Parts: sequence; structure tokens; C-alpha cells
Amino acid sequence: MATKKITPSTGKEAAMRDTYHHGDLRLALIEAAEQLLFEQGVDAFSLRAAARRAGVSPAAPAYHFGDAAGLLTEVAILGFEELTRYLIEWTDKGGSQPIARLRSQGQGYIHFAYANRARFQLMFRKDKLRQTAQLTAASKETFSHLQSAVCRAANIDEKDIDAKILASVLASWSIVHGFAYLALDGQFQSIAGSDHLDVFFDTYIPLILAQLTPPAALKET
Amino acid sequence: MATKKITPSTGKEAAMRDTYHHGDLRLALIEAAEQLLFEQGVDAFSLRAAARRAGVSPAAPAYHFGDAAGLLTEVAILGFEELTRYLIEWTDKGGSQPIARLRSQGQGYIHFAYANRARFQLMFRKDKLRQTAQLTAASKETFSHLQSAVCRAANIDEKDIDAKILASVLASWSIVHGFAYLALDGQFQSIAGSDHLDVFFDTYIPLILAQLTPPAALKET
DNA sequence: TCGTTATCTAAACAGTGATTAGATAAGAAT
DNA sequence: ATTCTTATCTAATCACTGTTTAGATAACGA
Repeated sequence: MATKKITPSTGKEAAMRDTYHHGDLRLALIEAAEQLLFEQGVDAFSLRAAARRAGVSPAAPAYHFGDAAGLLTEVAILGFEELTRYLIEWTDKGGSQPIARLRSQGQGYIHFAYANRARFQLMFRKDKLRQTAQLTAASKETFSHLQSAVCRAANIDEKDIDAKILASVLASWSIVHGFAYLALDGQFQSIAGSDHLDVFFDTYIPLILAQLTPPAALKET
Repeated sequence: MATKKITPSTGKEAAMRDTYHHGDLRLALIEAAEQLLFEQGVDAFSLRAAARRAGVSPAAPAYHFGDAAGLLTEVAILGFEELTRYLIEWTDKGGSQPIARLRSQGQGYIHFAYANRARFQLMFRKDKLRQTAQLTAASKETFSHLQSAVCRAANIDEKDIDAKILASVLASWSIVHGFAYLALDGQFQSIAGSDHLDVFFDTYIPLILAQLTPPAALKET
């Protein structure tokens, strides 16, 4: 045999391999991509770096994912699925009152964003993703949980959704998403003193989420 | 003399020049960058393309802006200044009632985002910008208008800002920013039917902005 | 007219995403 | 066991990017 070691890249991250075939390159690349995103942010990501980390040549990812957008889309899908899990878990943490559950869900959304900075940002960077059926399915699944929580808080059947209730869903989504995005972008640093998680989660977020009111409050319009 | 024409780039966009010196390259590059952003989005921007469009060599921008982040930062500063003008104008459009003025300001924020897609996205992409004193000054100026509008809607003196009122400011900012961002990212396409401006501005936005309530509503917390 | 400074070019380097032809392996069919 | 087919990966290449460097050119003040 005498299968010589294969070291396709010169980088230090290159994983040695005894076999020509990787075994599970698809998974390895996804994990490498997630690591890179976590360590260096969305823009620092490069397909070649992911390949290096997985210990394969720069062209290897093309077979499994086509191009960079293909790989990142897989990561984004996993992100949406994880976000959905967050929402389910945190909604339950809210207890029995529908409004409290909605607010707790909002906390979950922001917690996810903080715990998955780059992945969260990637999920909402359409230019870096490929709009596959899987991706839209995953994001729709996430959205459906936002919608359910608002409907229950408003005591409205999900089949009776009209423009007003839909606006409330969009508003709820907007406020938690906007907050998470602005905070992650560092826009609150010069305003709220320190940018530490605790400050936000303990003081501001509960106050902000108090504005997640059910559409009953919209009657005055 | 016989000053031969200088055509540093081979691209078609290359502007001819009779003189070795451009004249006002700094401004020309900013305008080129804004055009590129408008036409092709944030990620498609490249420093070399901006140089080409200004009719100058790839290294020329370095003298005026240092690097790509330097040029983009200038564009972002101009963006914040324009956003501030939008807020002032739209706040006035709201009439005499402070709450109506706050809501109108929110519309202005979203209008700006729609009318300046890429520039708006750039302004909140810290990774692409250099955190200069000018930039933070411009964004702080913008923020101060958000703050003022909320304070007036809440009938509170700006000097008496506490955690609660600050949370309302962040909430107001978050909801309009989140809405603008998600809409620009196309997240509402599959939900709200068409993605046309009119639909949002006529139906959803007024409903959403109705949730921009003064902190009096927070007492219940 | 001369020195100084501001402004720009040319050339180069390392890095990127993507494409292509071809090498290698794994498994099925015979 | 041998051959065919397919899956998987490499090597080489291309056009492009941001950035740096040395040097060319012009503008300006003495």
C-alpha cells in the first residue's frame, strides 16, 4: 500500500489524512465554517479557509456545496433550526400567561443572537445565501413560532389573521431583531454605558419587551 | 505641452483625463462609491471599482482614504447626516402632537432606509467601517433626535432620562431599525405578499408604529 | 527658478472564489 | 478477480481583490 500522507494545504490548520477520501467532508466543512464564523465573524469567512481547516484542497468544497453561498446556506439553515429550538424553549420558560410567554420568547430570540453572533448575522444576509427551498422552509418554521406566540397573546385564532394581527407579528419580530442587530453592531456602546450582556438582559430588555403588547393596544388607531 | 490622455484603467467606466492630477479625487471617489453601493449593494463594492469609475489607478484612493474602510466611513458619515435630515423633516411632518411626531419620525427612518438601501446597510456594518471621531459624532447626532422625539412624546425633560426612558428610546430605535432591516433583507416577501413599498407604508407601517408608545405605557411593568 | 510638498501611477504581492482536467478510490456488475 | 461506473478529491489556472512600495508628475511657495 504505502499510502503516503496527504497534506493538500500548507496551513497549520491542515488536518492530516491517511486516506484520499475524507470520509465525511460535507459535515467537516460545515463545522469548519461554523468555527470560522464564530472566531472571525461573517466577513472574515472564506471558502478556502474552511477547506484548509477541513484539510482538503480549495476546490473540494465545490463538489458538496457548489460555491461559498452553498456552504453558508447550509450553516444558515442549521441556524434557523437552532433559533426555532430557542424560541420553543424560551416560550415555555414564560410560564402559563400568553403575554409572558411572548415576552420570554423575545428574550430567547435575543439570547440566540448573542450566543450565535456571526451565525445570526449570516442568517439575515441574503446576499451571502442561496435561496433554496430548505432555507425558506427553515425560516418560515421559525416565523411560524413568532406568529403563534403573538396570536395567543392576542387571544386570536391563527386562522383569523388579518392585517392588524400580522402587523403585530412584524412589529414583535422587528423590535427583537432590531435590538439584537443594533446591540451586536455595537450601536449601544456609547449610549448604555457598557456593552455587557448582563446590563442589557437585566435592565433594558425586560423594559423593551414590555412594549411587546398584544394588538388590543392597537384599537386606538 | 502635449499632455497625452491618461487612461489608468482599461475598464469602460474609466473617465478620461487631460491632467495628471484629478482635481477633486476625494469627492469623485466618494461619489463613485455611492454609485457603486446604489447599483450593486454593499458586498459588491470594491475599492478598485471605485477607482476605475473615478478614472484613476487602483492605488490612488490610498492617498486620500488610507484603505477601503476609510472611504466607506466617509460615505457612512454622509449617510448619518442625511438620515438626521430625514428625521428632522419627518418629525415636523407629524404636526403638533408629540406622539404623532414620534411616529412620523419613525416613518422617516424607514423611508430613508428604503431610499438608501445599501448606504443604510453600510452605516450599520461596523466591520466595514473605521470608528473615527467623525463617524461616532454623526451617529450620535442622529441618535439624539431619536431621543428627543421619545422624550417629548413622553413629556419628559431630556435631562431626566433614566433607565426606563432610555429603554423606550432603544425600543423605538429597535422597532424601526428592525423593520427596515428585515424588509430590506426580503424577509417579509413570503409573508406580506408583495414586497412593494406602498403596501408597507400604507398598511403595515402605520400599524407597527402605533406600537411606538410613550413610556407611560411601561408603568404596568 | 528651485526646492518642497501634494498627488497620482506602475508594479508587485498575497489572498480570494471559481473552473477545468485529471487522479484516486469505492462499489457494482460480470 | 477483473472491469466498469460513479463518487470524491487534487492540481493548476484564471480573473479579481486590497494593500504596499518606489517613483513619476504637478502645484506651490520662496
